[in-house]
Amino acid sequence: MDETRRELPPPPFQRVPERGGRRRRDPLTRESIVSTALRVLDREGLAGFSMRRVAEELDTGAASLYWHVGSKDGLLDLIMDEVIGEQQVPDPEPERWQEQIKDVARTMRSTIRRHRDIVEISIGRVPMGPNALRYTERVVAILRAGGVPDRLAVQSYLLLLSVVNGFTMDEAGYEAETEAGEVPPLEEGAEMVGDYLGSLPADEFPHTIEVAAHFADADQEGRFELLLDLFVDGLAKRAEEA
Amino acid sequence: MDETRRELPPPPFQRVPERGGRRRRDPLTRESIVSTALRVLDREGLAGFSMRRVAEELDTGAASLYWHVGSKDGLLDLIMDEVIGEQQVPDPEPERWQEQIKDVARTMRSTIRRHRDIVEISIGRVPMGPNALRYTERVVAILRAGGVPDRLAVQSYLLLLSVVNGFTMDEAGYEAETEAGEVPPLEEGAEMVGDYLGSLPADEFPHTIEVAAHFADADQEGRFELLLDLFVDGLAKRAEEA
DNA sequence: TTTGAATTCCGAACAGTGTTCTAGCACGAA
DNA sequence: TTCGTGCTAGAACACTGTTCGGAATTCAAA
Repeated sequence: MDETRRELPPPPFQRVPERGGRRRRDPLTRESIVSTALRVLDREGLAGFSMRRVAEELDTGAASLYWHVGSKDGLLDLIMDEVIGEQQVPDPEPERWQEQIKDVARTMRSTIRRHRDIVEISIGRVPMGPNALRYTERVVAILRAGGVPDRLAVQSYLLLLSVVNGFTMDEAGYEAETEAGEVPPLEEGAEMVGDYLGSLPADEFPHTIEVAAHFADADQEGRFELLLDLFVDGLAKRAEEA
Repeated sequence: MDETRRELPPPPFQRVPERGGRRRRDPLTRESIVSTALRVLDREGLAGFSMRRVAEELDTGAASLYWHVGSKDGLLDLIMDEVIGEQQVPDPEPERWQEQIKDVARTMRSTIRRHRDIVEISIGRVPMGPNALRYTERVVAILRAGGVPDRLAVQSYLLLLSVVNGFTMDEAGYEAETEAGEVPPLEEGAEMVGDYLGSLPADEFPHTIEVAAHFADADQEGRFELLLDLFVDGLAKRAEEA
């Protein structure tokens, strides 16, 4: 596991091909592997994602990938950074920092949702690739521009990552309930949940039954915005106090 | 995958042994399988967790487990519910509801940390086992007793689950950086992270460098309490307004 | 008591996995 | 030409989740 992560000499990061080799018309590169791997992951899901499957897509054998990415785990690290790199973080506008932070979170959520199963991959990983670093830099810039003290800025940045990740993770869970091909997401499953909760024995679950209807209409959007409000409002208040 | 979940007639949940069978001196039961499986999981981690490994621990073959738990996925569902069942939720004391909710979250965090890799397992799963239902009932009871309106109670309950899960997930990540046997957790890894961030090129990462020290002393405890404060304060405010 | 069905157990096999080993190819430099 | 380095891959290893079919055990009815 995870030899790549250890091998990477910190900043340069890329293994530059130097002199010749048994070339193919379309030689393998780290980049081409990562981007096809991400494509495979999005199409087949994490369960269907294997080194052989990725290799097949590149018309080669699984063994060839190992020279470039070290291990499956290393490849997943790279995929992670690639996905982080998709997110654009705006330049700081100090008087709008609260809305900007919310936008950062919204972008993060939609990016995660665009790449199914990416949340699973992010789990044991501390993202430290070049894109992750740039991302950190720009988000911290917004917080500091808004007057959030350094320590609180770091704490809340880390918190924001966890919290949005956690939210989207659960969301992905509800959606995964319906199998791959089907589309009718979220609503139907949630309704069944509500019905089920409503049918519980009344003596043991009085509260659950009374609020079952609210479990039924799982207003994810509203819940996410509630989270952002709680987070940013509280943060702004604490930033002022300091 | 996941036949068990579909097969389970909702409430009864348990497959009761009825008439005879090829018994062993210590017959397999769903309970015994789940509890040894949880033990194996805690000891070996999710990567080392396999049906064969669990079966071995029970002096049997992997195939035998399938009659009781349907699939590996089904077994993981059961493990999930078992872990939820470990958590005690106090009876509502309306005037202390905010502190009670924080305690619920703290208990949740420590339970997750006691069972390594449980967070990974929770990911695509909507917990609906008997213990999960009881848990929901009692937490919702506290919120309603505190005067939180029904809809907001449900939203914030779901949010609380996601958010604590997410927080602990990241935490687990940092700890997993150091390999199984070693103990020196958290602090050392975080220090290296801080050093690394401090050594970045100054022109591209001005903010990151200036706050690198705060990344270094990863005050998880403080960050978790910050999260709880943000969450409960904001919730209380919104509950009052309504 | 014998029979028959229901239930529980499990060895063997299948298709698939991540990874390593090894041999080989192709090119630039000596 | 020869050499070494960078790169490509086939084959094999140990492992995975799961299914199959049969064997063992028990209880209810005959």
